[in-house]
Amino acid sequence: MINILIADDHTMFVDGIDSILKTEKEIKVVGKCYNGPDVLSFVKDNKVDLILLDINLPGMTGIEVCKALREIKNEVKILAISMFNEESFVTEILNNGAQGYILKNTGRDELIKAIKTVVGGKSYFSDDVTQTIMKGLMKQRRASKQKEGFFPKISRREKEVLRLIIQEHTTQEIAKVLFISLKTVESHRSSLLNKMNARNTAGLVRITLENKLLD
Amino acid sequence: MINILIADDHTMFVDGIDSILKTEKEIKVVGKCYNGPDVLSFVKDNKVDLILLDINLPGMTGIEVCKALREIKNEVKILAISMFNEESFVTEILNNGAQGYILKNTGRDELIKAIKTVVGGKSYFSDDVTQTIMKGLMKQRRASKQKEGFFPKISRREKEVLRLIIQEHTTQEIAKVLFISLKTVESHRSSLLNKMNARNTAGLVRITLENKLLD
DNA sequence: TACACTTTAAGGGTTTTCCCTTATATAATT
DNA sequence: AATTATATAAGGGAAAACCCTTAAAGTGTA
Repeated sequence: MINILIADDHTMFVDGIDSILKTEKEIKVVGKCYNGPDVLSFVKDNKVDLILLDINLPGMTGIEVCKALREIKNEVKILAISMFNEESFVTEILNNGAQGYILKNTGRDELIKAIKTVVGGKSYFSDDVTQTIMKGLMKQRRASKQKEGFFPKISRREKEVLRLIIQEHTTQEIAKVLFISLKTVESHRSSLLNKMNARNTAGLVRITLENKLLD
Repeated sequence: MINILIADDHTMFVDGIDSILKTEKEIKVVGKCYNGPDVLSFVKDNKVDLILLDINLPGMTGIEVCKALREIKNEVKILAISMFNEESFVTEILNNGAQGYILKNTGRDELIKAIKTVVGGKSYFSDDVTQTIMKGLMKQRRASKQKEGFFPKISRREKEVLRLIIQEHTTQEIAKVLFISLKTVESHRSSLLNKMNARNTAGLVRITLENKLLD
């Protein structure tokens, strides 16, 4: 038997889901909440396997509820429900421990499939949501690719020096590690500053990390 | 009519797909390749809408083929096929411009659906693959969360100073911008070094960026 | 109110970084 | 063979960063 808590501020929607789930004998709706804080207190006092959580709750958003739940009761599964197939919402709530994300236009059969999948320990996402996430993933990849493009050729030795700088070593230490003169290291540093258009060590480190020049 | 090129080194598999696709009248298999270089030269000389690309080609892997294709003919869609539901493979090939990824145990109907979806400009992934990617995504998130967790409270003012340091400003400049004494800025810098366990500016910048302390 | 933290500031000193120029030997590329 | 890039190195000086100590005023919280 799967114990479910429905959390949404639209009563009709809550009741709609409730009646849908009534037809499934393995599923039992043990509670209904219409705002964030109620969810938290309900979960503290009752056995709940899964929460159908609207991400647009008033006062305390679903995302905040999710975050809080992770701290007080990590084992309860969360299936996020939303009107919006918005990448930022999806990533945000996945980020905070939700196992699934479905849209409000999801049909009866899919809703039940989603619940069972999540309770079974897997993740579930509506097809549309998957599409959205993937698009976001690839966009991200493309973006990071573009940034990579416009950067300078740093020689082998310079990379070694740069790596050591980022590891917080001073010029003196670098010279010792690489068995070269302090002045040589300074010369490499200077070339690095030039090539990377940095004003100082801070810039060197920032530009290197932001553009992943050492991977 | 969708023109398809099949690229896989296992002849029987290629022929199997070929016979499956023969039954679909909107799809036409225009070529079969058994290694990477052949794919590239075939695409140069023929009109191909989609390539069913095995990622484990001999010599030149599917991933390399994918990368090369992006440069010579960006418009051709790629649907990756593999025996393995391995996260690294999936992310790698998505990274290099594939629009979909299905497993070799995919059935006839799903294969055709995948082809049509990708040709239609969307992405397609087998359910198992989706599962894998999501797991990877969340693992990644958890990992970066852990790192975030163990870090220090930096005061408002210190954050301002830190931000300016990362923007390559010197102590003097920071003092002027914030209308405070140079000595005060030095004092903040010193506190930052202490709190963040950094030896110098390089460490300050690295730790800040790696742990996203300024977002 | 008292305690803790933050923000401000200073003096004085050491170490490190940065800038400029110059220079040689060794690849790599054209 | 000639040019370009790389790795090495040095001198000398200016600027910046770092260290240690001390301290007062302001903020927030128990």
